[in-house]
Amino acid sequence: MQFSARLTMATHILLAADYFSGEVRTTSEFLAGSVGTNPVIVRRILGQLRNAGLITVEQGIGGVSLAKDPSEISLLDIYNAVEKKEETIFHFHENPNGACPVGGRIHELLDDELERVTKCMEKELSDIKLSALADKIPKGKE
Amino acid sequence: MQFSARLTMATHILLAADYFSGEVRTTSEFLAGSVGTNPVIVRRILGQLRNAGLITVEQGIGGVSLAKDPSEISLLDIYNAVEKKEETIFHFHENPNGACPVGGRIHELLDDELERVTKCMEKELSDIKLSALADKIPKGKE
DNA sequence: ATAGTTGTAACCGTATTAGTTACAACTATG
DNA sequence: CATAGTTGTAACTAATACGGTTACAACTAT
Repeated sequence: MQFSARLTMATHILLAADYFSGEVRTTSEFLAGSVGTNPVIVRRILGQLRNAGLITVEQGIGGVSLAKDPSEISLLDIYNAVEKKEETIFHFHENPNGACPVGGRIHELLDDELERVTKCMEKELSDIKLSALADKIPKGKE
Repeated sequence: MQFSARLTMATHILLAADYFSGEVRTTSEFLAGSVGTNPVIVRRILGQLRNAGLITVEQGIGGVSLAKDPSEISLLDIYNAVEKKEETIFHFHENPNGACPVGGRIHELLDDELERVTKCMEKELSDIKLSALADKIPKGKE
């Protein structure tokens, strides 16, 4: 199992939108060229990022702008925007036998532990800010 | 995106195999009754756990035994046995544009960060031992 | 009015998952 | 030795998700 490529694509899109802001119009076509995919894939991700309040998109004319400072956007924000649908990343089997000493307690045994693993992952993602990534890209001009 | 239910099912299976060891013959049919699934699903998971050296299975007669002490089996061992196929849990988009200042550096920017998140999750899973879970199940007899 | 763009629906091919049926190989037991 | 019960595995199914693609209405600067 793997997470979808939407997390890396969305991060790429945000970094490109930031990097090229004011320089070129960051249309879905342009961004798709950088990400190496289809403009519709980009627009779908833009929709998720917009719904999450991370960007604004100029309808009609085109162009993506960050809605927050890059230091206020973490990989967890992006992850939550494009990936998260369910409460937990660990899918529990649906019908453990409650009459069994093990089956009747399996949730009680595992739920908190798996929650802790999830929280740990989320914490780690939240520590990675877009600004830290953007700062590593040398700006040709300026 | 979610991990498959194989992790929780496999953990359930191992806990049941441990709990009922010496008491009843833990056949795939019996275990399937506790997990709430099909015996073949159980046998498929048993195959993965066996390949990982976590259990032995009595062919012909039936019955699952742990190959290690429960304190030596972690959720990471189980995860690696039943879930892990790829190197990373984060799927990177395949064709970032190398000619773009962002696309050309996106791996350099993200690979280490995502690796760190993965390692953190694995560390957390490795800290959860089967014995800690098994100890919380009251043994009716003894 | 026009050209370029966004937002979204619809569809495709591929892959994964849990579940199921089927069956050969194996093993203890009578 | 024959049998019953079991494992291991292949083959198939239905459901779901994913990246990709085509198409098109709605929007906007010029």
